[in-house]
Amino acid sequence: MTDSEQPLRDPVDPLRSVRIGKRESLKARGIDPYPYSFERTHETGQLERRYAGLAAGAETEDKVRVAGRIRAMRNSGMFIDLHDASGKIQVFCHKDVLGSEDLGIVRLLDIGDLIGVEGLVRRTPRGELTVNACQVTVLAKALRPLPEKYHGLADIELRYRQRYVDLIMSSQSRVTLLRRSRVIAVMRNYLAERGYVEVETPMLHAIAGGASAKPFVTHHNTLDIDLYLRIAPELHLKRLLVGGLAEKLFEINRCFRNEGLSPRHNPEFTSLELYEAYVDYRAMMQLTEELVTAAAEAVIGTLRISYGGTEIDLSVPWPRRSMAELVHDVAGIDFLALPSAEAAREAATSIGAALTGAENWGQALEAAFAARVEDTLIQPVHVTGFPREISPLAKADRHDPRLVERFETYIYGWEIANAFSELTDPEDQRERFVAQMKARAAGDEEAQPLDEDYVTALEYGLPPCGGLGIGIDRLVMLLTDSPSIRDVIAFPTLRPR
RNA sequence: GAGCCCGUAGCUCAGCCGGUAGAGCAACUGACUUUUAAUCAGUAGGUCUCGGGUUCGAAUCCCGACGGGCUCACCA
Repeated sequence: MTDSEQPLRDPVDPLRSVRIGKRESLKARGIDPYPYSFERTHETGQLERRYAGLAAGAETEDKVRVAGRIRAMRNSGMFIDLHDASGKIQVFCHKDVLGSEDLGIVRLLDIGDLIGVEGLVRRTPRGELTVNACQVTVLAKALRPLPEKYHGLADIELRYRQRYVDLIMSSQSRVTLLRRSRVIAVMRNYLAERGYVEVETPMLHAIAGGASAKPFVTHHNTLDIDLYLRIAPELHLKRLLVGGLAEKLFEINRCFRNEGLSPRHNPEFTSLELYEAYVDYRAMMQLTEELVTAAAEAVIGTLRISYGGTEIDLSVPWPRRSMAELVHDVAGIDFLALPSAEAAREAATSIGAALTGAENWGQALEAAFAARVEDTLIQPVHVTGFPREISPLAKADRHDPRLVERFETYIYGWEIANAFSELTDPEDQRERFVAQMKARAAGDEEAQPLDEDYVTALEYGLPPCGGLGIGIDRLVMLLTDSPSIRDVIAFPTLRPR
């Protein structure tokens, strides 16, 4: 970026001008403030470990080259705190060791600059591991000052808008996003080791199916058609199962939903979706437990986690309770004994659910569950016995035609996983879609559209299978004790400024 | 989309029953050469988010806009 590119925001930023002046001084000395590379011998974390036993006051003859960002300078630059991704080390710039030319460079350094240092390792009498610099190389001259060193960047908005600054200042932010990376890696490895094949399916859909949600619309110019950003990969993944690409497959990727933002909702979010032939939803319960506990053990090292001060025990197996049973426990009403939609609506209303009056039996049960039960499911539980009406892609419960073989796993009152014995009967599937279309025509914006090609795929034969979706962002929130989903997404959606 | 709260120096924050803006860090000048949020002396830095209004006078009171946070609704 040149100086003239931001005249509107920073006509004359004196702090920036001073740094630009220093950059010019470096250039005048024949020094490139933005060089191409720096050969380093160690990361600072390696040095911390290697010299953990070095006594205070001890010196070595070990010459090392480290690189990182200046986070603090004391005694007019004689002491520099240098941070890299693995940790930090102190750099000592003394006139007796550093040549006068490099000493001149040190005078042109600022907090925030990236530098490389060569020197001998020692531990100061006060116990600080230090590189006695004999050479200092500018690796990137910073033109903007870092936030105040003690409090860091406290402005929540700025932390999300300028995540690069937040990450420089906040080890908590670094840990959170690194844990996110680790959670995904652990799940991916866990599945790969067990023969699950990772695939990619389209983000751009002509029909936004596979879930009940409002999609983003975009436009393809050459085809001159509107396309939807996918709300779920489900229907494409099952097409791959029909094709026999693999009998166990998954995708970890983004979904997009054009709905409200909140501390638990970002318009784009990451989910794991997985399908496995020849098993039913019970296998998905076990797999959910295995994946979540593997992730927790990898990033926390224990199954006893704390979220916002609440202790959660992830020890398996997790209880399995039906939706109707849970509602009965809390509110004393047995929805399975209610004969009609009207009776179910009355019952749901009587226990505090807000209804429009158009709900069918299943929607009324779901509303009652959402109103009275969800928030109480703090410890992990698989909620089973979902109504057929709200589950158009799940196979009927083999014992009760009003229900389907579906469960959602709840932790801390949040839906963490959603899984079914997948509906494989094309005729049944078509009927479910038709029912959804009717609901859509009646004003239900989120009822799922009919996907003819998906039904056609089923007519070629989808093996009996279990399907599972796990919301990665919320799981990472739980495993990082993050109060907002924006904390676990590097660049959350914000209104442009 | 609705309600409540927030927006003051690059950053973190004071000031807010109206009288024209302050500290710490960062920066600059100097001192100091084994410091640890280094210290000491001095200097500079502000369209108090923006636009209206009330008033002799507005960072402060009122209205609106913009951005953000939380809660609710929708949803995962």
